[in-house]
Amino acid sequence: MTLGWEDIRAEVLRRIRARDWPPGALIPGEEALAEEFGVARATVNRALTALAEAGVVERKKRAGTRVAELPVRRARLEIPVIRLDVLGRGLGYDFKLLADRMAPAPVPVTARLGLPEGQPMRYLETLHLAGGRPYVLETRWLNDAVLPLPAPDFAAVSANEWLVTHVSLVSGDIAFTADPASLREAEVMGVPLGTALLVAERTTHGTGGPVTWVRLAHAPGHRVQMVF
Amino acid sequence: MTLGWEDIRAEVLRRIRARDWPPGALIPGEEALAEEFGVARATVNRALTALAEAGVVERKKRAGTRVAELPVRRARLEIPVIRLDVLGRGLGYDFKLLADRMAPAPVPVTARLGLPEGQPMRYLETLHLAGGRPYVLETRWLNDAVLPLPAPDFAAVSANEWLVTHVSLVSGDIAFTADPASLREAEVMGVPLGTALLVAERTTHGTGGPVTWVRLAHAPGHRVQMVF
DNA sequence: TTGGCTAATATGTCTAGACATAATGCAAGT
DNA sequence: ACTTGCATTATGTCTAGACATATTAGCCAA
Repeated sequence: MTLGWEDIRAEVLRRIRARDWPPGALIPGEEALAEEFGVARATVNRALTALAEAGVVERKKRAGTRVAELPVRRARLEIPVIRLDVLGRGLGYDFKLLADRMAPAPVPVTARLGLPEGQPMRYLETLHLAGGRPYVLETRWLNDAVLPLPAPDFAAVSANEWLVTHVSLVSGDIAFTADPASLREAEVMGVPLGTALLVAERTTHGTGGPVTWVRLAHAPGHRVQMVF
Repeated sequence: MTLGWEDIRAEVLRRIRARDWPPGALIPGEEALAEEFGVARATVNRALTALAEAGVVERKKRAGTRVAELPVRRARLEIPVIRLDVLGRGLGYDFKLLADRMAPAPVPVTARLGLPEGQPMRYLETLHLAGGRPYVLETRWLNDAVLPLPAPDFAAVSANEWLVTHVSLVSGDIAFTADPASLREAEVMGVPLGTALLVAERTTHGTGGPVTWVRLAHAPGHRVQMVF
């Protein structure tokens, strides 16, 4: 039986877990491991590269591979298109466009996107419904300048979904907070003022520059689930 | 100038973005791309494998490589050790062990961990402080049976930190919710009852079986930040 | 028509060897 | 003492070729 890169990865991981190679320790070089396991160096490389991506080891040229001091655990979040998220829960999906106008963007928004203060942007407010009940209130500032033409009718296609398929996103960040429902949120979503809402705030940048800032206020009880 | 796998990845990505290869389309085989770019097939494979990991394409043997229908965006969360999280914010860290006792675990906990109902587990309640103020209230049920010996004194080392370095975690999940502060939370953290708190709930499994269930209630205003 | 076998094919992985690149540490010169 | 430069060395990447494996399409039989 011949060993594959996943076997090598598993065995190296086992030794790290077993503290044969404790945190901070330098592990043998690829050449040495290749000889020990009777495989080519490229195979060991594949295994160690995977472990490095997982954050278990840190690799530096010339310096070798060492066991990460604090094995930072990484979890992956798959950011869903809201429509599919809702359908995936077995509920009917619908949405209502509550606002669509040009307006000067507030300072926190322009600051995060790296745009000049007071820049006019497109403001969209969308209420996403699951099974006829409010699911997410989406508050979005959109940089019209970077959108490919023709721009769609956001009353017919949700911005959430159109952007994913039509703008090449380069980078972005997402932050979760727990906020009390604002007056507007309470009214639109039909919850008492001050209810604890899970809020996701996203900024995204595309090849053509900053694209959008969006705040998603989720209905009470919403869970954002991730695995690692 | 010779092309590397990152160049190949970038060019393939560009064509997908440019809709040369629209969502759902089959892209040319590795062999064909290798010839076009004048590189070895292994180099194209490296590039396409990376794109598949990023969720941009989907690959199946025999069926070929196709552009993902909805480019699911993935964000990565680095789950921090609370002490380092606090120190990283330039604040002093401390913690208080509020409870440490054996007790039958509640049903939701045993259910998530796959343990028998009413299983006695170790219950730990820890208040983490940042700059002397409550930062996170940690409520933990611990499966004593899978812990390596000697077990430490959790009044001296926080369970949060000790587990990371001493138990080999295999898998787990984490969920975020926004919950109103309970009576206990309000009292311990010094916030009004019902304040919106960002709550992280984690279960972790190790090689020896289920390890722990933990609920982290964060002080108001806490942000969990991720990039993609 | 349906079910299952078979051959074709694209990706997955491996080998052995080579060169590229980046960090390190030592040595030489200021 | 301090800096600069170079040799060393471990990882990063590439090539060319090979075999493994999963999946599909097509064919044949029940």
